[in-house]
Amino acid sequence: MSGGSGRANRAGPRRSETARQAVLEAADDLLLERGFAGLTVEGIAQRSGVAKQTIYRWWKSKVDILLDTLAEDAETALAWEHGGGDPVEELVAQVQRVVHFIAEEAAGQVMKSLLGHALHDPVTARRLREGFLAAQRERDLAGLRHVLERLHSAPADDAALAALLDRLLGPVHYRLLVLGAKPDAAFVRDLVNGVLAAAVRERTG
Amino acid sequence: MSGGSGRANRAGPRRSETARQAVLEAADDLLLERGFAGLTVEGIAQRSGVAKQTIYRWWKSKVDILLDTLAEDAETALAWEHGGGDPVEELVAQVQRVVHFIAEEAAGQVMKSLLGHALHDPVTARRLREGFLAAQRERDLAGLRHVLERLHSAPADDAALAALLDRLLGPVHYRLLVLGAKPDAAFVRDLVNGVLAAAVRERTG
Amino acid sequence: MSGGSGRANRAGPRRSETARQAVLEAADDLLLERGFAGLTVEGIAQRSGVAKQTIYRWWKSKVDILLDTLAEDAETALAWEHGGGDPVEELVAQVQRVVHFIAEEAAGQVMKSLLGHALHDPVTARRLREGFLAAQRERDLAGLRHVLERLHSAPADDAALAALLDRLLGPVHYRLLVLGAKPDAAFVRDLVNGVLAAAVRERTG
Amino acid sequence: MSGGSGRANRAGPRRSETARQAVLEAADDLLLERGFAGLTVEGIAQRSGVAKQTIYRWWKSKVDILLDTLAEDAETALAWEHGGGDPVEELVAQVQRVVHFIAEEAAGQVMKSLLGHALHDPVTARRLREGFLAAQRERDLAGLRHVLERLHSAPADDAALAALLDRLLGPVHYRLLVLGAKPDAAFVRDLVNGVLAAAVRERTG
DNA sequence: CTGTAAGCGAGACGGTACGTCTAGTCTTTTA
DNA sequence: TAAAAGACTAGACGTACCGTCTCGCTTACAG
Repeated sequence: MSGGSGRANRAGPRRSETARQAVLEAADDLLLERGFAGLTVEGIAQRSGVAKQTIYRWWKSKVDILLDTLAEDAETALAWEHGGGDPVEELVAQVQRVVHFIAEEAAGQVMKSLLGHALHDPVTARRLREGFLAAQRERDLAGLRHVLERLHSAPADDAALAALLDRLLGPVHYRLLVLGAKPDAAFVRDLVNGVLAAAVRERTG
Repeated sequence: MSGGSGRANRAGPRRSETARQAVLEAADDLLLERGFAGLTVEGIAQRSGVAKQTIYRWWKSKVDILLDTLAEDAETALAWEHGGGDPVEELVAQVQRVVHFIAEEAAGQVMKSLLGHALHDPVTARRLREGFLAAQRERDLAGLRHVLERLHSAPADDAALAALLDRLLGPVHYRLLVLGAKPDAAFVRDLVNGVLAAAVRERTG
Repeated sequence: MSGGSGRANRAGPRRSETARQAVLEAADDLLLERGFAGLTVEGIAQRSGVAKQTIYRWWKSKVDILLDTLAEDAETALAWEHGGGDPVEELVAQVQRVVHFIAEEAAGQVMKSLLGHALHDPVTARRLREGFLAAQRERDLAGLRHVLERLHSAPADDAALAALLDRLLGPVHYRLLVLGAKPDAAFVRDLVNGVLAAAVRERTG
Repeated sequence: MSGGSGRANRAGPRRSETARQAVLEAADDLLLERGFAGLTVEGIAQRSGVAKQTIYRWWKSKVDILLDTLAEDAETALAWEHGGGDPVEELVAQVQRVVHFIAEEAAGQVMKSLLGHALHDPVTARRLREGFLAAQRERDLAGLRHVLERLHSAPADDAALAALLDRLLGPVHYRLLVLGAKPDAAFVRDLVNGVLAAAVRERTG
């Protein structure tokens, strides 16, 4: 029992963390340099100095690699910050953070590529949604509930909370992903105010 | 105009409409059968009986073909219907129409594929947005303005109108395209009511 | 007749003779430079400037290519020359020609490689034997019969003629292919004289 | 010398005879099952349960392994048997033994594979000839001399004896290895009689 | 009877070539 | 002269083995 699960304690070399990192970084770089179509396993192998066979040993496809880089990079970038100040300002800041993440950050480009591929391939869609997106949605729901509680406006049921979240995140995603335009600060501020006002009114009568 | 510019009146056979239709249909079929990755120019040529060279003569890529099928199929599917009844119901119906189009119709699948590819490729993004999406946005803005006027709530400036449109369409697109879930009727109804209430209040209050 | 067989008269480009020649020459060169194991389809493609896909369109494997180069190069190298002089000398010359072909000529190296591969792979063995080797054996049997007829010693049945041929060619092939030594002129002369003497004696005595 | 050089008396375990046997047997089996190309070090390792590293510690390549199996199996299979009876019959029996060995026995398949590889690779050729083939040739020359002495026809010099041996073995090897046909009993009998007659005549007449 | 110097099974690693696929371009014949 | 047929170069795909390496375990001689 002392050894643990047995399989993990087998003899022989372990997975090379160096190679793993090199692959993730090469994939990230190549995605930004050449775009999704120009991102190839061949290219990742060359850039990273990791053999193709090794890449295929640990990842099924280039999309699988991108899912890993996203998991590695995006968790913290979209974390809520509850500073104890004005809850409304906190909410504005969080939505702004989402806009900035998608529009400007490297990991945002990874997410956009994965969202795009999810629209092509149901398997990718499932993996992305059950992995990163589900986790992020949990964080978002919890964050939003915390804000609303401080405003004494938390809705009773989860569905209403989720609907509120979608009214906040939907418009900015729509602009960013469909219309291809970055929402400006005023758009975000008005959006948050409008949604919160409606939420408060619905709760209070 | 009937005389043509010379190039149209040149010798030899004109572009084969038969071939054009065959290509568009084959592309549509293959997209539904095999998905975006399984859609190849090679496959379209085989299925349609049109030679590859002929396809490349008239279209730059498979994406170019899909843009054509979308232009052909989607224009009417998303048209606003102003029946003269309750403007709010009209708006609900229009948003429902968008949901149904994206989630259920074949042309909606084409649009999803193109939106997905637009997230990978800036050129596609530009062509899609300057073409189909810009035209549809015009129709949507006009339709929304018409509804709001009947409610005496039309905003003064275009930016506010556009923001309102995004608050209506954003959440359903977010659910459909990002979360991969089809919004139900209650979600749409609540959304429209909420957004309209806010709009009315901002105008009047 | 004017229509032809239909398939032959189809539209489109024909097989590129340039590419075919380039492949055969590259294969020949690389076999001599790098040996059989170092001969790769990849390498032939690079050296010849012909795309891999084109090579695989016309040949199944590198062995298939070598069979083609052998057919192209070896037919004449092993042809019998009946000059009308001394039949015994003619026979000696022919056996010497075989020795020289295998030991010195480029096409001989191709044949050695194919014989080697035939010992590994029954399919290659069958193709080599039913193709080049069967044709060459026909030529050899006819040549030998012609020589023996001039010596009034042609055996009655084909089996005896074939046995005689094997007694002439067997020892030199054994030395060349198994022992890896080139038989010298004396060995060949003594061999031919010995075999012919036995043949004459069997017929006359 | 008896004390050993120190290296032999070092600490640690000795070479595992179990592993050695398992490798040789696995190689033999796989050669027969899958042919030379299908024989891989990877496969031998799996089949034998011996780690690849251990194989490479003791053998340079799969060919090296086959050379070992040949040495182990073939020495006795081609031994001459001098029973004291008719020397001619003895010679016929020995040639028949060679035919049977190459055409039917497992070790004969190993030898054919090695001969085939020797035609591809000079290093293999050298090792095969300086090892197994040289030893066997010694045995063959001695055996043949013994037979001829009993017939009072032993040639004076080694070259003539070697030439005689090649005239006996050459034709059957030619049929077996080049033409891919097994010589029948009559062919062998006639061959031996013919060659011996010539030898006797050359010595006496 | 303990340390230490292997041998061993397991398997990850960087490579090379495989044979297949599709992209786009180019060439030939038919209508 | 457009369209079909399809050969061509180019290059990525995912797989199979190569030969090398590292790991943790197990001998078995040496001090």
